[in-house]
Amino acid sequence: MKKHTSINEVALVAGVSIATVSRYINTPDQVARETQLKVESAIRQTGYTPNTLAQKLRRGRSHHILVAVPSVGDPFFSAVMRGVRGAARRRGYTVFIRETRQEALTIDEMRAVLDSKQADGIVLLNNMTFVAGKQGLSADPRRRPAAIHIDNVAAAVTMTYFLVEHGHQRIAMIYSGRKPSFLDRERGYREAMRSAGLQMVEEYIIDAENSVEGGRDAARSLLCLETRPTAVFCGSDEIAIGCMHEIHDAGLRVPGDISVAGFDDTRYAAVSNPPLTTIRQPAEQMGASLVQKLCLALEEDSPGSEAGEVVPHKLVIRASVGRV
Amino acid sequence: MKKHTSINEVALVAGVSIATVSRYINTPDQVARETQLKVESAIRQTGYTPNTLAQKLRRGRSHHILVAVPSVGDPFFSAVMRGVRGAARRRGYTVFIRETRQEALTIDEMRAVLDSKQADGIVLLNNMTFVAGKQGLSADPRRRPAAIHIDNVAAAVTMTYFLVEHGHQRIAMIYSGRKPSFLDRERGYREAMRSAGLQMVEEYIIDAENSVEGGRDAARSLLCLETRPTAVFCGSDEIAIGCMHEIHDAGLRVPGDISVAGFDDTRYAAVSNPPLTTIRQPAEQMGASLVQKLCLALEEDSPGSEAGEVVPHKLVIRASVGRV
DNA sequence: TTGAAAGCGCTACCAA
DNA sequence: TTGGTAGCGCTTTCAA
Repeated sequence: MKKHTSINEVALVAGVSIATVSRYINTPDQVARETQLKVESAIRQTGYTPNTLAQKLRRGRSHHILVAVPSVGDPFFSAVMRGVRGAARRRGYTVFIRETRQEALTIDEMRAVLDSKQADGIVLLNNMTFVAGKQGLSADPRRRPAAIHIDNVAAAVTMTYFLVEHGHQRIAMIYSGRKPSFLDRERGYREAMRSAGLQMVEEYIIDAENSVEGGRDAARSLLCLETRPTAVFCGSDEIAIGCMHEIHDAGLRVPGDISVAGFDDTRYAAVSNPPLTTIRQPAEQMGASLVQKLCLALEEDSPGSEAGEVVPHKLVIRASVGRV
Repeated sequence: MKKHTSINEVALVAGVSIATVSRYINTPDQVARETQLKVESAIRQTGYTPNTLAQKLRRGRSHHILVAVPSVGDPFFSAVMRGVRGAARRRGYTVFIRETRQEALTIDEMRAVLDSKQADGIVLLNNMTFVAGKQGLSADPRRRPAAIHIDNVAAAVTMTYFLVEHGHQRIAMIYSGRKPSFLDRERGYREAMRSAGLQMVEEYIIDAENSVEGGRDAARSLLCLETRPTAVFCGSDEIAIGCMHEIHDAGLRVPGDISVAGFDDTRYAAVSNPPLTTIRQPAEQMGASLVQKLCLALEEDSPGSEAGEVVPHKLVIRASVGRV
């Protein structure tokens, strides 16, 4: 086992000072050609890799990003995370994840993470926003608007109209009341229903957990109703998958007996049975953009811009919605 | 914005030396009752949180674990990761992830990660093994046996028999040749077929990518065959889901026309249509156990035990397999 | 039980 | 262009 190989050893071998080695690593242009060669060969000889811990301590930045995600298994977040990870990597940041389940990170937790230098910034996936350093904490991050998002109400309007155009009148909606984006989707649904002159049945509007299980539970209660809806607009593909499963279990067919629409267009939407009609969000791109904004704020030492960026969504028509 | 609050400030406020503050944090018993109180209140007053970077540097350990995972979106790995994360957290380790896609981490990459103190240890999810510190690198980690695994060949034998008992004779197998566990599953399949006296058709045995897409592609080629198999044993649920989708697309029914079996019992197995008959692996527990072994090795500064632990699997019967 | 002080390995300032 | 050196914030001897 080789002994510890620090910058001292490299300096010794190269016959220069440690300052020069450090300079070679960080600002090679400030080192003479000749010296560069010496240091380079010394590094190769010793197999030197800078101790990132020492670098981080000295620089006062961990180059870590904490990303808080409600559920890591969720395919939508999974896609967002791919974008997050890619963008972070590209910028030299390391991502570590905290699965937050139901409740979001508290301000104190965030402050502790930032203070202890565990991370330079935090990405909150539950509402697609971020906190850049300690200044970012001043405003209540729970109330922060999404830093990047689609127009959720417009998307929900589109989907509801799509259902209406297929002759549906009794349209149910399953959403998750804890998340702002879902609230917007519900709002869009209500708006569309109203402007289509359709009756809104409150029993048709269900607040469920955003998961396959949540979808099943909600669908179960929908199926128990005296007059059942002919279509169910689900706030996420996960909910839709659970919903479809419950419908199948009840011996009914999708879309023959009941149409189901999803939201997100996750990787399972295309291979569910039947394939899901849904709204596509550019998840990966959104994750990447989130990190980009965070890093920008980090670099200019500002809390980041206030305005949220709106990205386009798209109605993806597959087979889970049919005519009444 | 408050200024930096370091251990110095706390010491000043408490009227003790920084050594005492440090002792209070790490070994409170070695500090006098009275002093404890003073330090405690000083910490509260200043809102002090130790700089983890400095701690890590001083202690020479990052308390980070790198986990290399072929695909973060994969629901099986997703479940394993939940276990990994939980166990790591419990032991005070932070996990960061590297998505490795097709090719595994090279030894050089690992060495760099370890040398630069980015992580104290590495968990390789592609073959469920780990590397504890630099000593762990001595042996070729690519060839390392799984540190924890089910008996893949026995499980595959079980599933194949299950298919045979349902009257299937033309049984196809889709697996992924890159992964040792899949190789074992294929071996189990062959063994079972042989001992059941069934004919092995090489066109029925397909090496595919371990993904929904891979399953679709493989199924497509299976469906083109002159005499089609009556059952398909898929090496993973992901493959099975892709496979079923392709079968549906071809206008055939599962299990009416073709039976499909999966492997892993991921969260989607129960809600696929039809629900998947599969083999359950205790994924989360396996992830936790992997980390436990790694941490143990890390703490006793050894490369870890050589023997792999075998955990039980279970045949989960749902609706995707029927009688011929 | 406590404090002084020596680093952990690195960066960046100041002089040369 | 280079080297000396003062820390970054902490832990951990060694003495007192």
